[in-house]
Amino acid sequence: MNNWDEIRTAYHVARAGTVSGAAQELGVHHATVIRHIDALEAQMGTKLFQRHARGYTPTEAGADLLRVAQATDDQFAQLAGRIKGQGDTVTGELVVTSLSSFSHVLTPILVRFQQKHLDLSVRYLTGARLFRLEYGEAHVAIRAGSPPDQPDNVVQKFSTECIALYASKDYIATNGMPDGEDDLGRHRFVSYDKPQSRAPYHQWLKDNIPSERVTFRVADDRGLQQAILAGAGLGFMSERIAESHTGLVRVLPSRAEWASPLWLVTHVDLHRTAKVQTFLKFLKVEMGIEEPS
Amino acid sequence: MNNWDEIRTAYHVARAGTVSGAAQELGVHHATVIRHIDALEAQMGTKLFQRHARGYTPTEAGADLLRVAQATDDQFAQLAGRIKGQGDTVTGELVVTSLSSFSHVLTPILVRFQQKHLDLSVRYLTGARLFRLEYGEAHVAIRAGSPPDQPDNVVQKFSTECIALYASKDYIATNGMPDGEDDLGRHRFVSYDKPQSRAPYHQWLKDNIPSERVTFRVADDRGLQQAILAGAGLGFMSERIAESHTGLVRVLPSRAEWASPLWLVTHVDLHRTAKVQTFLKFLKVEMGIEEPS
DNA sequence: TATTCTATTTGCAATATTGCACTTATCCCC
DNA sequence: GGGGATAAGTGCAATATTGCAAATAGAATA
Repeated sequence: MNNWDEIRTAYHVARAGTVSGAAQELGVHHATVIRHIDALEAQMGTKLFQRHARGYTPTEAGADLLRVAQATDDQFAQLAGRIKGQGDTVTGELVVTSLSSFSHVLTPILVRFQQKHLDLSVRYLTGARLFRLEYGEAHVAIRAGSPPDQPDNVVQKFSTECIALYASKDYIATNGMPDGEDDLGRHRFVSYDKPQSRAPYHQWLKDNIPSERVTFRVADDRGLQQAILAGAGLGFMSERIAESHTGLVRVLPSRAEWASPLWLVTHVDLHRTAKVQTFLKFLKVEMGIEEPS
Repeated sequence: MNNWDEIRTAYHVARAGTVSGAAQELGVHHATVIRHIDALEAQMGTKLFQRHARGYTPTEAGADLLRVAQATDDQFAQLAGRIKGQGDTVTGELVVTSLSSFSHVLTPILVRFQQKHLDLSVRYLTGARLFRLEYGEAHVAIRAGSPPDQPDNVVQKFSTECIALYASKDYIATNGMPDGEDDLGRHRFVSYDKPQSRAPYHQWLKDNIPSERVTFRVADDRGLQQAILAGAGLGFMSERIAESHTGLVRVLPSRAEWASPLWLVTHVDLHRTAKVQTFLKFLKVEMGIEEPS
């Protein structure tokens, strides 16, 4: 049974009782209605209506169709209501993805957002692989580094993470506080294992610190933090993250050349929805970028 | 939400995941599919799919549509199955109408037919007004008199009721048996009140019996029977009906000129269905017109 | 019984839909 | 990193659908 529009036409005929009435309801010509019915009956091999001068009377098959199509019409009307309203409300699921290193900042914000919009359920994806907005895997992504230039992505500058050089209090107690940048050469460093890291501070490290001084290498951001906290050496860390840990000492203050810009990325198809817009606004206010409206 | 075909298209896209796949399923060009989706999304004001090079991924709205349309597809498939099968089975309702005077013959036949087809329920309409096949009021009608010439009716000769002149035994005991047709003038007669009756025997009565001899007039067929049985006078009755009553005496045997032809009438839209055909066959066999196949 | 009215039906022109060919973009595999 | 493959968009022509108007037919009303 293909051609649902013909079923819809037949439904209106069964309801109105006349071809003309159905045509008026549907906003099409009478002739169109007749042709739809004829086509449908030919396809079914059964008469759906008995024709007479006063209109069309449904046969049993027609009455059956009427019931089914009635239900379908209701379903579609409800669907349309849901879908049309959906773009204007903050309900359903909000999927956000970011680097896992950013979770300690984002998680409390997401929790507050969820508490403000109780009909919403939040999914926060932080994983090894990049969750792709193009595949509908997330509504909003927070990306670091160079601005993403995916064609269907709406990219906004979010904030710039201030990166500084830290060490644990234990490490400083043992090895002493470096006396300026020139004194760094005698210290141990913690860095990423993967050489292709594009983080600007990582680049700076490669350029300014001999590789033999990097005595502890980690796979990811989380490992880096733990290594620094455990006193493995000096390492770069976001000031925002470092503030939330007590056992850390800032060895060198943040520099612009180390800073990693953060980008707020949404898919163009979802960017205009109230859910995404509301969340973006909330996020910016929480981060102190925008004023609450 | 008009245009159900576009919903169907969107449904196939959501299922297939790609426009091309959906186009193949639907047997149309992928350009058509894209246009349907675009039109639907424009109408909804919301994106139903996120477009990317590997295909279309449903948004929440699209997923919602998928669920509803899936159910709709199932419903329509079932409907099609029912309707297509409906023409080939003897199920549902069989509506038969006839003159009430014929009910004593038809009722037992209908009962046997129902017992033979247990999925069938029978409605037997006998009323003052004519039930019209054109309005779908009945599947089969048994009509008397001149052949009906409604354009959409399929008319078959059914049988000819043999009409004879009867009186009750009581009446004969009181008034004596008429000695041939010439002796009828001294007897009382029972007939219809309405002068426009077209029954041939009624016409014969008007032509051959003085109206003052018609001393009992009735409104309908049933009244006629009861009046004859009660001894009101001589009256015409179907031999088939008279045989089922004991207290009757045949005064004159049936004549061709009195006979009233019976017609089996069906609406052209229903005539070919198995239900109607099966019943017609059964009816003819029961009446001894046709041999059982 | 005649008449008017409403509703279906059908041929033909206008229109919207569809299909085709080509372009563009992304992914997979080498 | 490069080439082949797959899938989505887009202008233009073919086609099917639709609308229009006139014809037809049955029903209600007087």
